[in-house]
Amino acid sequence: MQRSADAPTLGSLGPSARAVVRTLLLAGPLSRAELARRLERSPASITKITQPLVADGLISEDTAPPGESRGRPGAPLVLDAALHLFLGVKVTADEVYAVRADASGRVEASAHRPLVDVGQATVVREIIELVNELTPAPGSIQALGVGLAGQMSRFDRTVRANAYLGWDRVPLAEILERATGIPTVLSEDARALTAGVQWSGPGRGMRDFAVLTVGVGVGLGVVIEDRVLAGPTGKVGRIGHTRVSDSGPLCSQGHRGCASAFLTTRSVTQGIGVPHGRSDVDLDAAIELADAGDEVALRVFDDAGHALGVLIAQLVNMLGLPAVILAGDGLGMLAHARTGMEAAIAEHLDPNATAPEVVAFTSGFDEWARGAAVVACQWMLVDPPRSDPDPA
Amino acid sequence: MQRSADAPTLGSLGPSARAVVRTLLLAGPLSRAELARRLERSPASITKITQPLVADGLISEDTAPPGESRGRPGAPLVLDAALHLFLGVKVTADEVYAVRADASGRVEASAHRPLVDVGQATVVREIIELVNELTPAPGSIQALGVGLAGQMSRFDRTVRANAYLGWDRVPLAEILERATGIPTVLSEDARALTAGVQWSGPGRGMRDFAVLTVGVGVGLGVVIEDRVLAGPTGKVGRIGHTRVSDSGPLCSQGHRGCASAFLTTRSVTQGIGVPHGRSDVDLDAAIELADAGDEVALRVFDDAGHALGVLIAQLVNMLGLPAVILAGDGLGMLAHARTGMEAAIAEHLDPNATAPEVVAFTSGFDEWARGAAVVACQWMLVDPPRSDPDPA
DNA sequence: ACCTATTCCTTTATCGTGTCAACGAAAAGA
DNA sequence: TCTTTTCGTTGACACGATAAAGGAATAGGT
Repeated sequence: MQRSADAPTLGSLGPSARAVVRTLLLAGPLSRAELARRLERSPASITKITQPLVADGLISEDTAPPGESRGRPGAPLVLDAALHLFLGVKVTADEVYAVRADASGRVEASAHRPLVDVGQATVVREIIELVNELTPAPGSIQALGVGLAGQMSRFDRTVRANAYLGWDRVPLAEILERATGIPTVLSEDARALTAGVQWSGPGRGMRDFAVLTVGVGVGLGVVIEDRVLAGPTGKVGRIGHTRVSDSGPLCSQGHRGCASAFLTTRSVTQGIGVPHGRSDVDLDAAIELADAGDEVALRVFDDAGHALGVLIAQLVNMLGLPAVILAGDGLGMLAHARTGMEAAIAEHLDPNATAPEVVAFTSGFDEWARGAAVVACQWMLVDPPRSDPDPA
Repeated sequence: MQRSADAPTLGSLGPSARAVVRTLLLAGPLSRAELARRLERSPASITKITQPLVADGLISEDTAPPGESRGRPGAPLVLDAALHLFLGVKVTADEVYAVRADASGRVEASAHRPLVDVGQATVVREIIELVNELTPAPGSIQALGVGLAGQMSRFDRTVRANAYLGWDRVPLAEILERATGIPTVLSEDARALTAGVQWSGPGRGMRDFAVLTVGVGVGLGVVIEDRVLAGPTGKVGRIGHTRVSDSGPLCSQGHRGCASAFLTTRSVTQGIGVPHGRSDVDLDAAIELADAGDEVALRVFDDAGHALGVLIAQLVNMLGLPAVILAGDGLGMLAHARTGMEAAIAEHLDPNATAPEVVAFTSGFDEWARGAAVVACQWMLVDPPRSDPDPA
């Protein structure tokens, strides 16, 4: 275990040390005794594991809070999360978003650039541009995470079946590593968002929940027993075409009554704009109409809420989740959709199931990029690459 | 690691040895080199781990099959599953079913006894009676698994919230251990069934699938990435009251159009019996009517198939499962329900999702008991109790 | 028949990791 | 001050895994 003298990277630590760092990151300051209980190790092991970490300045002893117990108070260990920086990138069909975050998921800086086309050269160039822009000093970034649509595993190296870019089997991680010198990992974007929510978003501390995103499409991420589900090849989350009503408008694929036909931004704006003979209604305008009491807008939002509620109830019925987190840029409608949503939940929930806590998590595209940064951090703490490429 | 000279129990093995046994059990005969690759260990480790197992007669070298590779052929190792016997018990409101199975899940013997009441004394007595009946010799059974409804974890010791028996917080495992001398574990019954399907049923070799049961109720088990999902407290699988239609009959809880109202045995028999003015229609009679071309029966079965198809499509949309296994005593209707089911799947499946393989697994209550036996075996191979109680 | 490449399996020395048992340290309460 | 309780450290020790090296068994080429 060769470790550089002053600033060891998280990925270069041994498995036990990584487990300690992970636990400290997720559960805040903990005494060694508490760590021993959580990790099911003996106190002696924890001392041995933490000693070099403390010596290297990676973790330090907090000042003990006024203890409430009887015996000798524990010395809480804190991880200096700000020492470890990660970049997260989210690639959509027309824009690239990037953030710099520390190990605790706190965003320090962000940037984004439009994509003029979706060719490999263009996308790679813009990502590299953003990486350079957000890198404070060479070698200061421990890993780069890229989130984009497709059938990628948790820590993947290759873009697979991305419909928006029309890419398949593109070894993007390797390309970016060569260009930037930063270890790079890819992940399916909804999964990355879910990871971000779980580690340092509203899902923090919850063992079981779902993330339901509303915007251009309808997305889903599921966390059960602290694990983000992926399914065979990242196929979890195709929830958009779930039938939520026997009637209603058609979705873009010609289905009647499916969730997308009620929930996507496009469905909502057209559902309101068309009866009014207007084609300039965007989501904000639609919300304004509803604020002003427009009957059409109120009805469309109510229907959207209903669809959302049905999806939530189905999720909870099937998986028994105690909480559902709503996210996405289409969430602005929630104020007008909440009533319909709650009615639909009550109507469709199994009478033996307990009602889930529904949390609205208003967030922009940065949140998707932040999720990718969290995935990069998880990569280092769970399954780090064998040897770090030398960025010198 | 004290090991009895001739017949070591699976639970007394070390973690690595258990991992080897697990892999051999699930993936058939494997050479040491193949084991090393699957378990991500070095070949040297595998040799050290398997040596005592071979010496003890627990596993043995198979005669090498005609190899297709170039180098020295591997010596396939086989586990003598018949050496390790487990009992599985399934408790319903009016009957107790039990089987004796070996480590590979093969059923050697089975028995069942009616319950005159659901008091603790009665249930415990009948279970012990069945255990004695199925135990060939004292000490020959390595563990006992009990499956019953309730909110139990994977390997639980206490019955929690069992509605059928009206039990809560009953330390059944301890009671049975004291009486029988056999290490005992409890599990929620649908989860046990799913485990049985996964290890030695039609789900064998599949990493991701769902088990949908039809009978008195509608049940669900989900396996993702080789793990059986449980949710917070065994709450996965409350799928019965999922709305599958805006119209249709009421279910027992007064919901309109929910899955139970189309799928449970009671719903089907009444749906056919009432229009005919008959109260003696059971499931077999209903199937006979449909065989004879009775319009009502055909329609009811078609509706049931439709409901089943909607549930399957929703499952696949949400979790991306490539296969769904149908089980339960209500499955006899499938011949007449298949058309409706397939139509509903096609209609409700997300157009981007691949159609799941739907497998019918005709089975009786023994299958539930067998699942409990498999859970007992898993218990020994995954998380064995500290020290075996001495049955002498 | 012989050699080589390949794959498999085992042995030895060694190392990392974890535990046990014992002990010292720091608090609260009697 | 003494006891109790909990926390943290130390050293001896066991276990499990590995790397390195070499023997064993096969296919294929010369």
